Amino acid sequence: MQLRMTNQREMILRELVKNKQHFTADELYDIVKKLMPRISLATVYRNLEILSEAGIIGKLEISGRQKRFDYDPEDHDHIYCVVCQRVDNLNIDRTGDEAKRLALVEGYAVSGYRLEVIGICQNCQNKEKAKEKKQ
Amino acid sequence: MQLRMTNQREMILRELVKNKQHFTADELYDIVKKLMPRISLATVYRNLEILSEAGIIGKLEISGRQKRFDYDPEDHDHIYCVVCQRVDNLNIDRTGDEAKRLALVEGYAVSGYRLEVIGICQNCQNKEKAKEKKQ
DNA sequence: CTACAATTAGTATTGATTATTAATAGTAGG
DNA sequence: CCTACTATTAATAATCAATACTAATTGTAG
Ligand SMILES: [Mn+2]
Ligand SMILES: [Mn+2]
Ligand SMILES: [Zn+2]
Ligand SMILES: [Zn+2]
Repeated sequence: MQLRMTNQREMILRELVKNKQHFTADELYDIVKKLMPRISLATVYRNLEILSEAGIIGKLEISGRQKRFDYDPEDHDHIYCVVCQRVDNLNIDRTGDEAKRLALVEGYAVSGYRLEVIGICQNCQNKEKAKEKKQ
Repeated sequence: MQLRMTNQREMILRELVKNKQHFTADELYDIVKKLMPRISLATVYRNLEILSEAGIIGKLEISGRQKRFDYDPEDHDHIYCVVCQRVDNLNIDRTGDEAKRLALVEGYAVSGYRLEVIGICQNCQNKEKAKEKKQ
């Protein structure tokens, strides 16, 4: 019942980990397709799902966006750019969770939380500044 | 250029505020349809979008879920039930934002954040307990 | 009134994701 | 090496929330 490491699965995992980015399924599909031209997009979706289910990678379901997959399966938070959709890790300590404590007041059994910080990345800030100068 | 309050728009807003819940567009459509049988689902979607754009209601884009709309447009956080999808408000102070401070380290210009606490609501906990007893 | 702009109902389309299916490949025994 | 079985795949169809389109209707300002 353990997962078999097929060529496709291995390739998908390797490229995700190697690039250390938070890819969407189709971004990763484009990368893997170059190395394995006959691979199907559905295979990428299926294996990303399986790998995240197995705890080998992480899945980021960012509000109102395409799903992204994370080379790091450990719990951590993210910041994302509203301009270019780039996603980066945040290293915020997750031990003293005020959120969890407060939630208990509502009668919920809390299992976790997700923190998404929203902003504009350095790159996009620079581009915007360059544009302003032109005007 | 200000927004016209059409019958449909007014009805959608009234029912959202009256029920004080975090409805999806189609949940609200079902409610409004009873009072206004000829209304179109697209009209509900369109007006919810317009109303949230105007800052009259809030929009909740919860990770990997259908969008929900909030009778309260003020910034606040939410907890949601993984079993029944119910969404409730959290009243966590949003003034001392460690998240924003840390994010600056990464070079981002931070505009806000979203905190989603995940758990099981009282109701669903009770149902699960009842089930366990039966076995 | 008249002309123009905004809105609507109804429907089609989009886009991400999941499901289906027939073909292929890996595996464990004999 | 065979055989039977299971997992996986490529390709494609289906799903589903959300948005776009379009012709008809309604509100508004002169
Ligand atoms: Mn990450
Ligand atoms: Mn709320
Ligand atoms: Zn950016
Ligand atoms: Zn519940």
